[in-house]
Amino acid sequence: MREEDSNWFSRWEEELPSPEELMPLSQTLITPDLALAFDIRNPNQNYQLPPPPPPPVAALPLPSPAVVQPPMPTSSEFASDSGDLGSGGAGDEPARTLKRPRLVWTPQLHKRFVDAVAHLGIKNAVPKTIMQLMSVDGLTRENVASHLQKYRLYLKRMQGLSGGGGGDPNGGAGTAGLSATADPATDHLFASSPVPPHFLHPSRGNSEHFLPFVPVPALQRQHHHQQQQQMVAAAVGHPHLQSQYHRQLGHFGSSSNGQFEHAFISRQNQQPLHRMGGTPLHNRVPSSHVEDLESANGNGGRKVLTLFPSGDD
DNA sequence: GCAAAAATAT
DNA sequence: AATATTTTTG
Repeated sequence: MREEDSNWFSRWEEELPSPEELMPLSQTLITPDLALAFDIRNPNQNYQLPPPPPPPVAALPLPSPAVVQPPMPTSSEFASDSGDLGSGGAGDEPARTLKRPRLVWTPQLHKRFVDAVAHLGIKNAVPKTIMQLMSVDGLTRENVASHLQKYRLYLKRMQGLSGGGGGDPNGGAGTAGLSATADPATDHLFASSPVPPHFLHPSRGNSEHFLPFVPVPALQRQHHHQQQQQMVAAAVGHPHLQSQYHRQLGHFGSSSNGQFEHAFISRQNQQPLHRMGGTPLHNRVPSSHVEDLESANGNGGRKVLTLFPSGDD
């Protein structure tokens, strides 16, 4: 491997979550309604997809804060279309025919995506695998596939204007800011996440070799104690979505204490139960740093993504 | 009406 | 699974 490789590899090592850090792997993507619709149990019983497959992939212990969209189909009184429910009103029937709301790829989610791809290597970086590695519940293979498509396009473009056969185009494809790679108008999302060098120059067949080990898959909360779900209004600034999300947040966070009583599903260790010897499971939640649910709102702050402070990156 | 993002179809 | 096309959203 080249120096660049080892270099970025080192970075990865640093970025590796310490046992205490990698606890918050729980990503919550689907809304309780959806969960119900899909007949998904509580995290306690945590079980949904009986994985028969042989995917040797385990949940990637990304240090990123648990954070995902609160996609909301159409709940409660928001029934604008689907002219039924004339009787009973807010009949939030656990319709299995529920179509998923639009998934929004937040920088955090994308980061996770990139990390997953990076660790998988171009070879294994296929939608299915990526999806499994990300282990973001609610995330579908199609979601990943679609995003992967765009991501590949993005990479291609990068290669194109990075100097073709160039050696080292740009050490870091820009870090959450502006980079020399392309104008900021390129892709807001993609530009926010560091692109592993390997992607830009897969010159030699050396695109596999990372983490020989896939550490602890993460743990679930210790108890049913009232824990605040870490949710984020990622849809800030989106007139349309905002309303939906707002009502959702309002719905969930309606509790006086501001805590969500709904237990979100987590597909953390839904993987084939591989007995991991005496793997010591850290059952202590780090220090659930809660992010603000509101970032920019109401006022003229149509600034999008004032997203939670990404501890990493 | 256009552009970007995500979904969906092939 | 990859790519093309369509739909949705900003």
